[in-house]
Amino acid sequence: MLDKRYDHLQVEEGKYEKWKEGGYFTAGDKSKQPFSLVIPPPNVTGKLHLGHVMDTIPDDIIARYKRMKGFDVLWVPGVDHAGIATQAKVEERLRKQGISRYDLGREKFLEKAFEWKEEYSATIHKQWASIGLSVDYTRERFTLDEGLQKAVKRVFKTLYDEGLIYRGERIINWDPELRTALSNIEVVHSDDEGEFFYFLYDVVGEDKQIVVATTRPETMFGDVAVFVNPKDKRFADLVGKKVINPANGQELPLMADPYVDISFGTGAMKCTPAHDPNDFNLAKKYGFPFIKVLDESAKMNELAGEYKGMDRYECRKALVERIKEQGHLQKIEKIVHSVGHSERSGAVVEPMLSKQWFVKMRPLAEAVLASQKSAGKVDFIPKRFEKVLLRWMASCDDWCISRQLWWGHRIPAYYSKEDGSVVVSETPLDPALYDQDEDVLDTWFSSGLWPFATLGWPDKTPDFDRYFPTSVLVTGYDIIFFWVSRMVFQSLHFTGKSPFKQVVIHGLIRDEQGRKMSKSLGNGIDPIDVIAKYGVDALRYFITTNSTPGQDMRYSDEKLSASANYLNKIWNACRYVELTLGEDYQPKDIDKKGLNTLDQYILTRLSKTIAAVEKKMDAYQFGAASSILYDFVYDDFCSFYLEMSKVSGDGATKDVLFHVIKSIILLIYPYCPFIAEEMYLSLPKHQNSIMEESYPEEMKGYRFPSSEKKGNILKQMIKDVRSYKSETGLAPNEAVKLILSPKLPFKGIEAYLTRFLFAKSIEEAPELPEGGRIYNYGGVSLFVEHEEDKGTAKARLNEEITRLEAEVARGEKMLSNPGFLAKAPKEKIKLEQDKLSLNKQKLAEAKAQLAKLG
RNA sequence: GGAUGCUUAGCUCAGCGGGAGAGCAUCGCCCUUACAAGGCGGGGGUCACAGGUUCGAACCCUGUAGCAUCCACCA
Repeated sequence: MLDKRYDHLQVEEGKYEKWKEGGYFTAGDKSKQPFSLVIPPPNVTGKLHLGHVMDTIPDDIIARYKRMKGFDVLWVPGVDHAGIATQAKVEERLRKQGISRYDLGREKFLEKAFEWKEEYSATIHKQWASIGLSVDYTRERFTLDEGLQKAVKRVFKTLYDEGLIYRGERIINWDPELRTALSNIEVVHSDDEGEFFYFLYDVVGEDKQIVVATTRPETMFGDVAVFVNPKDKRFADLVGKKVINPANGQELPLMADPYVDISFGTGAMKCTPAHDPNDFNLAKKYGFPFIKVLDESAKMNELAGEYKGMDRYECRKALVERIKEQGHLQKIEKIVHSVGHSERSGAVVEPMLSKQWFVKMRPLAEAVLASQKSAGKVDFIPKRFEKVLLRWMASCDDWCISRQLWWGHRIPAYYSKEDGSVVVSETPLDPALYDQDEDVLDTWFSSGLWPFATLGWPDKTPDFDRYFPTSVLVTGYDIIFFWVSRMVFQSLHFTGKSPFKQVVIHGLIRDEQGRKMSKSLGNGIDPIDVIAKYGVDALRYFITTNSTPGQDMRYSDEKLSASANYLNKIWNACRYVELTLGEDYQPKDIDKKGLNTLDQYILTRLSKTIAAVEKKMDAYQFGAASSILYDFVYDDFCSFYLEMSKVSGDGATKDVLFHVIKSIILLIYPYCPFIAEEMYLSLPKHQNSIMEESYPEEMKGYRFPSSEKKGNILKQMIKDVRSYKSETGLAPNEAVKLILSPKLPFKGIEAYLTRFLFAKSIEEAPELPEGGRIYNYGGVSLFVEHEEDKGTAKARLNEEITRLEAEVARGEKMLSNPGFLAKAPKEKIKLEQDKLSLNKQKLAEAKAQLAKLG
C-alpha cells in the first residue's frame, strides 16, 4: 500500500542501482529489433548542469519507451576529454599549487590530467544515476580511450593520404592566453568598445600627408603597404608613391586595389599580412612578405624595436603616445566594433600567421550536401534546423585541427631528423630517426567519430554491424556546427552512411528572467538542488514537457511545483485504487459483458488516449504526448470516472480501475521512472520491475462510442447543475429535485446524480413542469426544480435559443457549401453533420420549453 | 549585410487551416472518508499590425514593427 503522500526521497531510494545491477540497461537481445543512440558525451570539466539534463532526459525517455515497445535498445554512454577546456582546468589547479605545466613536462602533466578525468568521470556517473539515465555501462567509452585512439589515427592517416588533411601556413585565430590555435567556431564575437586611431602618413617627395585609420596600431611594425581603392579620386595622383609608416619610419608603397571600401574610414588602409586574413590575401596577390610582430603570448617581438617584449596593449598605448608627440596623430575616435574572443579563455584572439594542420573541407562538405538530397539523409526535428547544417556546409572554411596543447590526441605525423620530411603513420616511428609532431588535435576531431567509433569502428565488430547507423541523436541547436556537422561528414566519408537517421534538436534552458545561464551572472541552477526539492521525476517531467522542440525554455520553480503536484495526483489516484481493490484483489481480464456504461466510457477514453500518446511519442513530441495523458488523468479518470466508481463499485469496475491505473503508470513511466516503478510495484500483480513491462495496448475492441456520449452527457449535467447552484447562491450540497425528460439517458444514472448533485429525488417524465432551470442535451433534457421566476427562465431560454440558432446557421452554411463538401475531409463533414443535428435537436427542445412558458 | 525564431489570458507557454487552450495568478464556494501540494464553480483574449490566398485564417502567403538568437563583415 502506498503512503498517503508522495515522498520523492523515499521513492527514488535504491531504484537506479536495482535497475543497473539487474541488467535492464544492457543491450543485446538478438530476438528483438535493434534501436540505438549515443549520449552526447559530457566534458570531464565540471558538474552536471541543466543543459545536460536537457540533452539526456529526452534520450532516456526515448530509450525507455522503445524498450517497452519491444526494441533491443542500445544507449552508449561516455565522456569527452574536452581538450582545451580540461587542460585549462588542470593547469588552473596546478597553478594554485604553484606549478606550471612546463615545470611538470608533458608526460607528468598528462598523468595529472588523467587523474582529473578519473575524478570527474566518477562524479558524472553519480549524476547520471541521480537523473536516472538508462545507459548501457558495459559499453561505456571515452574520447581518448584505446579504441578512439585507433579510430582517430586511421581517420587522420586516411584523410592525409587522400590529400584532405594538409599542413600549411595560414592566418589562424590565436589564443594568446592558452597559447594555441583555435578553429573559427571556437571564436566568439562580441561588440566591444574600442578606439579608432587616425594617423598621418607623410608622402615621400611631396608636401602632402594621407590619413590612415586603424584599431590595432601595434601591428604597424608588420605593415608592408597602404592600399586605396583605384576609383578613389582623393588618392588618384598619389598611387605609386611611397608613404612613411609613422611607427617605424619605413617607406611603404601606396597601392590601389578594389578590395578597399571607399566609404569606410579614410579610404586608405594599412596592410599587415601576418596579422589579418584579408591583408594576407592582398599580400599573396602582390607578393609582399608576411611579417610577424607578435610572439605566442601576444608580446611584441624585436621588430617593435624599443617596444620589444611589451604586451600588445601596453605597446599600443606607448606607440600612440609617441606618434602623437611626433605630430602624426590626427584624432582618436571611440568606436564599438566586433572583437573575437577565445571561447574558453575569453582572451582577445589575435589573427596570426602560423603553420598548422587543416582539414580541406570542400569535398567533405559537398558530400554532406549531396547526401542530404538522398534517401540516406539525416532528418532534423524540427525540420528547419537542417538549414543550419546546410548553410554551414555550404560556406565553411578549411578546419584548423592542430592545437598547441598536451591534452588530446597527439597528431600522428612524424618529421625525419635527417631531412625534415613528414611521414604520417598509425604506428609510432622510431624516435631515434623521427620526431613526432608536438601538437594535439581539436577535441571535435574525435567527437566527430563518436557514433561509429564507439561501436567498434574501424574494426568490423558485431555491435557496429547491429547498431550502426544509430537511430536518433538528441542535442541542442547550439552545437550543430561543432558536433552534428562533423559527425555527419566524418561518418559519410568513413562508413558511407549518415551516423543517425534522425536528429532531435532542443532549445536552451534559460533562467526565470529569460537570460542565458552563465557563470558570470551566477544565475545557474544546480539540478541537484532541484532534485532535492521536487524530486528527479518532477525535474524530468518539467524539462521535457514545458516547451516545444527546438524552442528555448525558462526555468520555472512554479512549473516544477506543478509537475510535482501532478505526480502527487497520480500517486493518490493509485492509492485510492489500491484501497478500493483491497488486500485480496486478484487482477483478472476484463469481462466485457459485465461492463456498465461508465466502465465502457473510461475504457473508450483510455483506448483513444493510448493511441494519441503513442503517436506523439513516435514523433518525439513529448510536450504534446504528456498533455494528452494529463487531460486523461485529470478530467476523464480522476475527476470523473474515479469519483463515479465510488457509486457503482460493482464487479467489473474493480478490474477496470486496476487496468486503467496500471495503464497510466506505464504511460507516465518513460518520463518519471522512479515514481512509476514505486507505484507499479505496489500493484497487486507485478513483475520484478516495471522495466519488464510492455507499453499499454490500444484496445481497439474496447471502444464504445455510445457510452462515451452518455458519459459526456452525465459529465455535462453535473457541471451544469453545480454551476447553477453556484450561480444562484445554493450551497453545493443543497438538495434539489431533478427531472429527466423524456426518459433517463442510461440505466443507473440516478445513483450518480444523487450522489454528486445531492438530488433529493430523480424523476422521469415525458413533459417538464414549469418553474425551474432546464438544460438540453439532445434527446434528453434536465430540469432542476428551484424557485426561479418566469422572466428569468424565459430570458435564459431566449439566450440559449439565440446561441443555438447561430450554431445551427453556422453548421448549415458550412454543410451547404460545395467547396467545403468537395474539399473537407470526410470525418470533418461527418462531425459537422452530427453536430448540426444535435444542435437542431437542442434548439427544438429549447423552443418547446419556451412555448410552454407562454 | 544575410538567416532563423518569437509576438496568443495578469505571468510563463502550448496550439500552427475547420468553433481560442494549459499551468500559475485572480474571484467565489467547500476540511466530500485518494489527494488542502486538494476539490468544485467563475471571470479574464479584436491570437503584434496591414494587406492577400481560401467556402473557412491565430494557423498559409506578402509586407511592417518590436524582441531574441546565429552567421558574415568591420582597415
